[in-house]
Amino acid sequence: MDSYEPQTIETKWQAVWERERAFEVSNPEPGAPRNPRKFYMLEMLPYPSGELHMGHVLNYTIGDVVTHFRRRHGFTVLRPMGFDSFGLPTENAAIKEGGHPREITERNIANAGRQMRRLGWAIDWAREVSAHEVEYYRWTQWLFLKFYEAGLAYRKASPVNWCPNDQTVLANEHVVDGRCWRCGAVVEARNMEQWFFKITAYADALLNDLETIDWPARTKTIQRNWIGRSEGAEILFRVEELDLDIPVFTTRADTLFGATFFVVAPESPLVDRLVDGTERADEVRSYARIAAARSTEERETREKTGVFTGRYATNPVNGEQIPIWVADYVLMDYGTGAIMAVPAHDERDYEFAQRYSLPVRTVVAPRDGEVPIEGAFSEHTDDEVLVNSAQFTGKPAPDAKQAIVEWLSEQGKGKPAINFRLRDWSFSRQRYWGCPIPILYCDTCGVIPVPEDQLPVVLPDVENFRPKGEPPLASNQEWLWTECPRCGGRARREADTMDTFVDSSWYFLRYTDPHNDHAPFDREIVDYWGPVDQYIGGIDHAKGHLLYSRFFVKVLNELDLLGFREPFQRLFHQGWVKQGGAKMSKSRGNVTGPDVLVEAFGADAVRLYILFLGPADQDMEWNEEGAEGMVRFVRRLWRVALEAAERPAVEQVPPTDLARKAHETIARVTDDIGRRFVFNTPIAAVMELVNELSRAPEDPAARFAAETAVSLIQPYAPHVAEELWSCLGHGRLWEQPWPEADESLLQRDTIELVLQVNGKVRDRIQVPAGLPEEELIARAKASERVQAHLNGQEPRAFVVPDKLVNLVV
RNA sequence: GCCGGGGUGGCGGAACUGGUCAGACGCGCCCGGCUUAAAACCGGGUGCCCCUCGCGGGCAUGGGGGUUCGACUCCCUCCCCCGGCACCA
Repeated sequence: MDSYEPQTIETKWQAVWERERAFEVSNPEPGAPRNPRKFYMLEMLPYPSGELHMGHVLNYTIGDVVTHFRRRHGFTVLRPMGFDSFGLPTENAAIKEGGHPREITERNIANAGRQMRRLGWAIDWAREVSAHEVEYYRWTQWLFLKFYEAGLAYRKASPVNWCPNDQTVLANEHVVDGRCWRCGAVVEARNMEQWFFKITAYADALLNDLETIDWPARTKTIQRNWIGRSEGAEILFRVEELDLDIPVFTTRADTLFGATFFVVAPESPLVDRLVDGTERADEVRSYARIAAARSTEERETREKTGVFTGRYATNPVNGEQIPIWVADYVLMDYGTGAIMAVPAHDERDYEFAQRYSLPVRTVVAPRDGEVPIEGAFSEHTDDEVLVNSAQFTGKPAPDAKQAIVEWLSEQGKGKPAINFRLRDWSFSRQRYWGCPIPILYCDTCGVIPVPEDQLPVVLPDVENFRPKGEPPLASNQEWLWTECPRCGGRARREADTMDTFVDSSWYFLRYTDPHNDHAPFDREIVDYWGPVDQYIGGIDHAKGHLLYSRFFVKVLNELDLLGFREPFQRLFHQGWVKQGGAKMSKSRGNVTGPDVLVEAFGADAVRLYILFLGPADQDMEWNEEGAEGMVRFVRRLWRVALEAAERPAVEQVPPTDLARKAHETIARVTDDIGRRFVFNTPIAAVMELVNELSRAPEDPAARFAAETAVSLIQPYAPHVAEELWSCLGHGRLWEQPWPEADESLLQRDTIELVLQVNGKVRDRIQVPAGLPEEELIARAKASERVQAHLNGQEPRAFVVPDKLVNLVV
């Protein structure tokens, strides 16, 4: 008997799969009917950072199990792979170590591909795409143009995080405690022209359509909170001297009579208008400038500050003149950038009023006449009524909310309104390694999109990737200046590149038709495969990638480029693989790569082990100790299967205990993977079967048990399973139908009945299955051990048929 | 502060809709076999406590309380750990 040599059989079968293109699927012929057995399996694409880590191994092994499981259930499974290959880390590596980002990227992709093949994942490699390839990003640019034409991509000045040392804009997540994550310089707030996608236009659709997709509740909650829809009203406050109506958004119109002052955000253009020409102008402007320049980080932590403008606004409900302040606790980018302040019923307004000695007036109080405590804020206004509120006094708060808005609405001073916290997506980056934005600036014609037939705008080479006050692309003068397609004059190219999240917002669509060179994808083909049936990836993308992709698909749907409205029908988040309590990542330097493990244990054992470590959706601590145990299991399977292969095959599998165990295992594994979507317990189930088989090698059902174990473990350990399957005299296990449990064998003739007295187990007896309750009770009472605890009393009985009888005295 | 996830043996974890003395499966550890020896492999044991050592009794799923014939599972309350969000009017 040959011993188990993982390297040999893994190389062997990987070569077979590659030669036979075992996991490639073809696209439908034009006009082909929809395939109800299609299954689009996708895991989030990796960033090619050099080496895969165990988090990747977990992610793609789960996907691989699902892929095999579905394939063997008769589904046509599309399971592609690609690389999110633009982005800052590679650019930084190029700056630090020299070399071109493209070279580094392609080297890393080659290495990741090698590692993926070595793990034996069932990937359709014919569809591989990478974001940095011209054939890919020309279509990213094409899609940008479609968004631009539809008015969904636009340019505007906006405050950004600016690192004065690195001379670049930083994303919020790269600002740590107000400093640049890379160089530690204090980040400044700057106002710069940026490109935005109008994702806010889809806020309602993004919110409502969450109902239509099968996603984890917590992910939906994150998106709901991020979109942040709130219903309220827009109310006009008039500044009589300036003939100016300032709108404010509020969710508490019921507290309008309690507004004692008014606040405008420091960045608001209103500041200038309010103080222009007044004696306070200098003071207010200088406060506003300093406050606006402070980072968000700083503004959140420091105490609220503000300054009085000298102006007053009229409260529309009572004509009262209330002072207008400029204060840093009001945000420009939420609502209208101005608020009515009701210190009695809003904690922030209260804090501010305390600090600047502004009046506090209670207008909502508990129904029972109890006096509200100043400075205590209750969200439960349902039982409260209005006080000090003219004709609305005495009205329940929720009714008053509506009544006041209606009343103001009649006078043209207010209306119901809905506000979102979601902001438009800023996607321009002042970096080199990204997709160029196909836009030109012409002195005479203005902003001109690059005509479709001039795509792609190829990413040019530059001398230095490090930004020097302007984006790196601007340093290549030859590239930068071109001809205006409209007037033929000189035009300057947009030198910013796109955020990599743009690339990853549509990659799953490109996979369906990856070699199309006249469109990003064919409508019929994308509709055949799409949407993704099962998506797997980290929850860290909940409000980034997972929201952006939904937005993209909705827009593309409305542009008639595809026929569905959601990209990912079902979503699963794998947990983090941690090391030393921290998430594995290259920047932390705590990465364990698969190479050494595959070398030591074989790909099959590594795949089994990462899934056996714990529930796939929970974080797990990486620990190499137990990996040896998986090798032990595979060796044991190897031994017992080869032993069973020596035994003659039988027509009819005899219904022995072992055969029954095999069928039970089929049922468990199928239910666990198919319905429960859990991946650790099926391995334990097959281990039990193998253990039982090794204890009964002479059992007439031994061969059947071995075949069952091999067949069930195939999605996890495809190489050894394939090898053993052929030793058992069969071929191509990866194409075999998934085994089915024989229901009749699952029924036991006799069952073990548990007998409890007062909820404590006192005996267990063998009884025929399917006995009526009275009979079970009678048998329970007949038990000597039970009688010993009954003390001759007549018990009440609770029966779980075929399982348990509980006698209570 | 708010929201979410979690707390089960020395360790990772099982127990799926409350129902077979909770602890499957694996790691580790202990004992034994094989061996000159070790590794590998094979067999057995392994929650805690008490004991008249019996296929005996009791206690155990972060703490406390409750519902139920019966609770790891449901409810209340408290403690701890891990994430995410955080002046959103």
